[in-house]
Formats: sequence, C-alpha cells, structure tokens
Amino acid sequence: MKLTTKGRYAVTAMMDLALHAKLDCVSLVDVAERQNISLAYLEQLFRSLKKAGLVNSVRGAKGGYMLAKSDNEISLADILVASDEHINLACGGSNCSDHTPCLTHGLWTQLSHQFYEFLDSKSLNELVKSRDVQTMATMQDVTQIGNIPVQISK
Amino acid sequence: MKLTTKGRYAVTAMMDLALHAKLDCVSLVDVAERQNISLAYLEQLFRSLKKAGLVNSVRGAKGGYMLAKSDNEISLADILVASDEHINLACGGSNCSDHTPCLTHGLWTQLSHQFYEFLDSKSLNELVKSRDVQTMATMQDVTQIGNIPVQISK
DNA sequence: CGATTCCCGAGTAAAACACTCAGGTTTCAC
DNA sequence: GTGAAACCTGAGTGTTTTACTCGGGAATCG
Repeated sequence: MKLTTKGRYAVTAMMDLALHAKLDCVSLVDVAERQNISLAYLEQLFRSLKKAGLVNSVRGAKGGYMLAKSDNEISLADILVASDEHINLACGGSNCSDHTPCLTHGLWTQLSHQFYEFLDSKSLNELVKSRDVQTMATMQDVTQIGNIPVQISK
Repeated sequence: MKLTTKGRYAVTAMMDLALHAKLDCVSLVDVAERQNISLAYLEQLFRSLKKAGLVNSVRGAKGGYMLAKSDNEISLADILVASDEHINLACGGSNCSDHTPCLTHGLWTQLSHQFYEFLDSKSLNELVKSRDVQTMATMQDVTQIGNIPVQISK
C-alpha cells in the first residue's frame, strides 16, 4: 500500500502552484527546480492534471500553469485520481470474480470508499496552510537558484 | 494506492482460519481450495504470518495452522504488516531526502499514520462477524468440493 | 526571428509482483 | 516402519508496472 511518484509529485506540484501562482501562471521549469522533479516528467503529469480540469495552461514564452479553481475546491483525492492514482484496494487476482467474489471483496470496496472520502475531505488550501509547509516554502524561495533572497516578499 | 495480492490473500486466509479453526487446525490445502488461492503461494504467505506470531503450525499429517491469538486480538494492520504490506505512503523518490525533505513529506507520514491507526482498529473478529462474510462463508462450506453439504454444522 | 514554454506519443531500463518449483522434514495411520 | 499428508525452505522466472527519457511539434512573447 503505497503511492507512486506520479501521485506524490502531482500533489507536490499542485501545492507549489497554490503557493506561487496567486496572480500569474508559473512555468514548469520553476516548479521542477524548486521541487527537484524532472521537468519532462512534470510535463507528463500536468497533461493529466489539465485533462482533469484541475489546472489551466498558458502557452508560449512567459506561459505556464495555474490552478483552474480555488485551492479550497481542490481535494487531495482530486489530484490523486487525476494522476492515475486510483484509490482502490479491491481485488484483481485470479481469486475473485464478479461471479464468485472472495471473502474480502466487500471489505476492500468499503475500505477504499472510506479512504477516498477521507482524502476528499482534505483541501489543497488546508494543506498549504499547514505550519511546516509554510516554513519549507519560504526556505525554498530563499534558496532558489538564480533568485535574490529579497524576492521572498513578492 | 493499492494492495498487493500478498496482503489481500493473507487477510482472506486469516478470515478462513478464524471461521474454520475454532477447535483444531486447518490445512492449507483446505484454505487453498475454499478461497481459490494457489497452495504454494499460500505456504509462502504463512511463513510470514507465522514469523510474525499471528498463527501457529502443526506439522505432519493432520497438521495445519491455527490462529496464535484470539481473533479480536488480531487487527487488519497486523496481518497486512506481517505480509510485507507496509502501510506507508511516504516519499522514496530522488525528490526527497532526510537532508532536504519535499513539501509533502510531512503530509505523507501523517497520512500513513492515520491509515495505520484505522486499519489497526479493525479486528479480525469484527470482520468475520459481518453479515456478508457470514453468508459467503456458509456458501463456501456447502459448495466445497469433495465435502458433503451436511457437514456444515460441524 | 528565436527563445521560451506548453504539448504529445513513444520508448525503455529497472524494479516489483505473483507466482512456481524442487526438494526437505515432521507426524499420523496402518 | 512405511507411506501419505502436511508443513518448511530457498531459489527461480515470466509478466507487469514504474519512473522516467527522448525527439519532435506548436503557440506566444519580445
């Protein structure tokens, strides 16, 4: 029971957007640099996020991405599902078919549902507001390569 | 975010044990047949379950396995952890090290912990008592290959 | 125009998964 | 004391998934 990098990176990147794309859009180059994620991989991820309607894009130079909705309308579940991270513990083995379900079939579907509900109750806004994210974010801004520390306040 | 067959089969097998090994032990051949799981694979799984102290074994003919503790002392988390199904969503990518943790590091550890607590609060006993497990179990007993239906009451 | 950025499909090395196999040891029943 | 039933063990293996990369194309800004 673990997440793939896809899901984790997507959440990280969306948090980065929530933190930095208040007014204008943010380029993936910036996100990649700040969050230390491969640019090409991020581009792939953002295709999914866009398809799911979580972000909008602006093409061309000075382009980038921004959140498509307010950050309290986007849940952790939204992001995970958009990045192919299905929240589903259910049966797939040779064990269990629709015809003859296994003993635990009901258990897993029920559990999946509860996990989904839980993850859906956490909004991006809520995550971003947390204490350690805030401090880490300002640190990232300060240490950002090629940027002058004074720009934090921007 | 999904479970491996290991974890799912282990839970299924443990439920089977809880249902059938009230007095004496149950052979893996029986479990394999009832739950439609490969015998060799089950043997592998039960090594882990035994090592974790969740089941006891009786060797030789008429041997088998039985729960090592009462079924309300065994949690879903116990079984999953025993079968290498670590309940851990945390970071492993190139992204995040102890030195420079990623934005979401805290989030995942916190979430993992909450999921663990949840799964640890579900006892085997509780699961086995559920309505659909009960009906499915009696069905499995009736349709068991090579057994006479009348044996249900045993 | 040319740099910057989003956009897209395909490819690929490495890891994890879901088993299988070939034997060995212990015990029961006759 | 022999044979069958069961547990025990380590190793092997085909398939799938993961976590990317690559090469190119299209829009936009200055």
